[in-house]
Amino acid sequence: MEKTYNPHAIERTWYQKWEQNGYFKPSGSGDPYCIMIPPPNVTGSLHMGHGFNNAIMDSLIRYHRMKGHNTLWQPGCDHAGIATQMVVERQLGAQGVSRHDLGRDAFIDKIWEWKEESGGTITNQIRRLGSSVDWTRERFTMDDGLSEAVKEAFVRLHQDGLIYRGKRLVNWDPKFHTAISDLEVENIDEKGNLWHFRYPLADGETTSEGADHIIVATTRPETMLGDSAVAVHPEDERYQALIGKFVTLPLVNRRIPIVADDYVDREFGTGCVKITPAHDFNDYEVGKRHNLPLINVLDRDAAVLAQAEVFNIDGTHNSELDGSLPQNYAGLDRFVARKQIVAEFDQLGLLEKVDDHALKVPKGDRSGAVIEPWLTDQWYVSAKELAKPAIEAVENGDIQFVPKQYENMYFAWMRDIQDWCISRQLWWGHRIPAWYDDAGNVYVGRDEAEVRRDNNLGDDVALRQDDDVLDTWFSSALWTFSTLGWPENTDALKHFHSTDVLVTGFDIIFFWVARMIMMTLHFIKNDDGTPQVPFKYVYVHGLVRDSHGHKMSKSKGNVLDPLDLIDGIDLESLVSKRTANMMQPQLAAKIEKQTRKEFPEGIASYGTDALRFTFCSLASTGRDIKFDMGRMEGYRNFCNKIWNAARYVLMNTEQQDDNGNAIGALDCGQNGGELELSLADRWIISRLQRTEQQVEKAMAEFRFDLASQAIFEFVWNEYCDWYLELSKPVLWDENATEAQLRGTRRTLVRVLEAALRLAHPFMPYITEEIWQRLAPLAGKSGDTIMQQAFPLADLSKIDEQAEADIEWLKGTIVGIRNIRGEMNISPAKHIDVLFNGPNADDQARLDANRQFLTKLANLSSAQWLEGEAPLAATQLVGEMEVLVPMAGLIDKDAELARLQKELDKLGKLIKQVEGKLGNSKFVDNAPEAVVAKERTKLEDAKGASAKLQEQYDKIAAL
RNA sequence: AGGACUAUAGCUCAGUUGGUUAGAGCGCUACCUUGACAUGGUAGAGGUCGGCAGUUCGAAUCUGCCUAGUCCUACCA
Repeated sequence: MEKTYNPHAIERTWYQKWEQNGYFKPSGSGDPYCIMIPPPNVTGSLHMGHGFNNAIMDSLIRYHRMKGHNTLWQPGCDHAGIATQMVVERQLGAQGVSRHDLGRDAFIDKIWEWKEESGGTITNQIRRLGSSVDWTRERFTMDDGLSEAVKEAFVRLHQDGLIYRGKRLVNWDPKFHTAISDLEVENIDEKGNLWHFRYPLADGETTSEGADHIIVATTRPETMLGDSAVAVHPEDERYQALIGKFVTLPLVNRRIPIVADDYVDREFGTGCVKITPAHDFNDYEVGKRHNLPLINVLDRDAAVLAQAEVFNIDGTHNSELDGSLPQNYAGLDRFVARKQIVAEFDQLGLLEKVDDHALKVPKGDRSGAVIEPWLTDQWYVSAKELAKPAIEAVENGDIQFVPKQYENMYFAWMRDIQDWCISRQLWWGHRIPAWYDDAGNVYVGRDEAEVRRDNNLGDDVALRQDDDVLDTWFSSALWTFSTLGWPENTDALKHFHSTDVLVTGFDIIFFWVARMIMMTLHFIKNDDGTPQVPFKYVYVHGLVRDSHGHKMSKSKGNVLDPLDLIDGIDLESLVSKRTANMMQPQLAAKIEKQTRKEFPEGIASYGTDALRFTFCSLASTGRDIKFDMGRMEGYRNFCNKIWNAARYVLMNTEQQDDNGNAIGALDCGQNGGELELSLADRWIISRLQRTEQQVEKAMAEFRFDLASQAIFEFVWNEYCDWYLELSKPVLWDENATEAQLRGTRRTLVRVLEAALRLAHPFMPYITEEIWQRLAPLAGKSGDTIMQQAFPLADLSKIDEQAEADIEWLKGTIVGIRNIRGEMNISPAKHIDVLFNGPNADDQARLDANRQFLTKLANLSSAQWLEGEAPLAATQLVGEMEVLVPMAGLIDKDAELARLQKELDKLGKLIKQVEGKLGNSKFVDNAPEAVVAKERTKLEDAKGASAKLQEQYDKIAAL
């Protein structure tokens, strides 16, 4: 083995071997365990969120695979409607071509081309992470099977009355010319104005104060063209007399009523609100209550129409009301029209005042365009009914969120769920399976032939398919079962559904998780007809942020690419990567400076295992993770530690030629033979069992941080720091018996082999690499560590006595090292140490462990004190004194200072415990065991203090 | 406006049902190339657990209020 761990050298080949040998496929035996990958955008590329997400899922999958489950990790990609269409449109745009130039079919062909070209990027990147997904089952939300599932789901929901079409207000994106759902709208804080307009009262009415007008306030002046009423609060005394009267809408000269509605806040503004049902969601609701007409004044680009479209509140055309609009606004963009309208009000003396006003502006999460509430025909899923069982499934624990607090978020949203607008005016996506005839009738079916058959439509009837496509999330909502072959009742569906756990970020709980739950409960039933949940657990992880806690974003220039952390990247490449293709090129200089400061040497190559282990160690529940390069460096070092521990073990258990190549195994007890286990052997075996217990518990609780920490501590602090050192006195003892050597070699090999299996789900590559060499020595056979059994704690191997003995030994050695360190005695110097104490156990332990002690504390002798104690530096281990004679070694003042430090510490402790025990309330109320513990603590501390004081006095008297 | 979460060593984080002398890694100090490892070893320094009250014999841990930060939902035209 190389002297230093080099992730590149070992990570290169394993993945390919694993994949080619089919190790990622379900084994076909054992209980099913299934995870569906959250499908990344097909044209996307890997980011830290994927890295984190995959580290967790692969840990779970590998863990369960090793535990003998029939594991399926289902991969696939999402077609990501808007996002993908945008990318391709932008590419075409660069060549001066629009999608309309190409036409629908040609444009879709272009997208497929782009998908073929770039679709492999993300999947290959996922391979680099070591994710053991079953690529033979890879699916795409637009492939034939999933498209069938989408059609089937749509048709059935329509049959069940849960999908309907209607003319309603939707969130309209005037840039992309499509409707989007509520969830795709982001409300951004902005500074705006509140314009106060005078609306003249009609019919010579006056207010109670004698004014001939009332004042309305608005943030959106341009919509006044579509006002169909003014509302006041029903109990507002100021306007009682005016309710039912009319105002004349300026500019338009439309006569509109004053209505009373308790939506109005009397305290805000003047207490009068203009009502524009066709351009505001709240006004739309008011309109419904008062049967107001909907007056649409904007076109699809959000420019003003020449003539308003007037509808009744039920969406039918209203031919009574005159939709004439002032012609000087026709064709003006909404924001241009706004300025002009304000100016015209001002000219007419109708602008009361303009206030500054903070408001939330709705913007499309993809386009960034200001969203316009707009009246269109769209398809909806009625969500209320679907939500009911989805709420119950979480309430009754069929689905559990980890951490649990996300259930509240889920409930809050589900209990107030709005119908889901699923139609999109895009080209890339699943086309809505609905057809129209010339008379405007709508037919829903799986295809045109079915529609004709079911509705007795002859060939003479022209049918036209709906141009719209479905929201991407509609197909994602079917992901857990469509990927398993639904609507066919496949074996895979029967076996792997419900899946076990969904691993995802909180940001898509509503977009995806909630909708999956609703759809799955509706469509997938057990044999007895009861609904199946899509997954039993939802593990919700936090966002990966930069080391300062900031969200990673291109515009901030703080994005880390997981592959750069794995492979490393030089500074210049990193800088150019971070400043390339910027939306705001003016930020480039700042980003460059910041990058050069943070990574003056670029980024070193840390390897996949270190990256994954870092993610796991940071994955405590319920918080975002700040990605800390320091932690990752520490875990890269941990890999190196494992690497070198393995080198040591192999060196001592293999016969090697001069180049360090194995030429045969030493006797590690794999073929039987007499064995003698040392204290250290029994101890490390015992500690291994406890570590296995900890990992088991942590995995059951999704505590990847605790699992990885337990492994880290065992391997580094126990196996490497102590056990390997304790093995040396045995292995290098010329008098050691074959049985002793065999026992220690066997323990070295077997404990490490088990630790590798324990760590494999978290660091797959290095564990496989080492395991291949170690396994034969440990008496294990098999092609890959992936398919070995996960280590299970054997409680009979827990050895309390050995643990206590080693604690004593460690305490003694640390005590001597402490004296060395504080007294500046060279570590190279062999010293004589004496032991003294009343306890026969101590003496027995000394005799039994003299060999260990001498080696690890670098002693020339270790003797039990006989006769008078010489002047010595002293450490206490329990009741035993460890004496390092001072002659020629110890500085008097230094030793006094050292003792004083100890005495101070003990004094503080004694005072504290005495206080406790002096409090009768404590003694009377606390459990007996707690009191007894305190008493022992006090006695021990007092005893120790007295001994040290005695020692202090003795030295001070010199 | 409602709700959630977070606040522990200079930094990144653990701390299980209240009872520890409050821990780890990085960083820092001193010493050390001893036959796995300087991506290392040994020994240290460093915290009144955001603040204030309360419950309790006992609070980092439970309750309330406050402060700071992050986020979600809904929004007043």
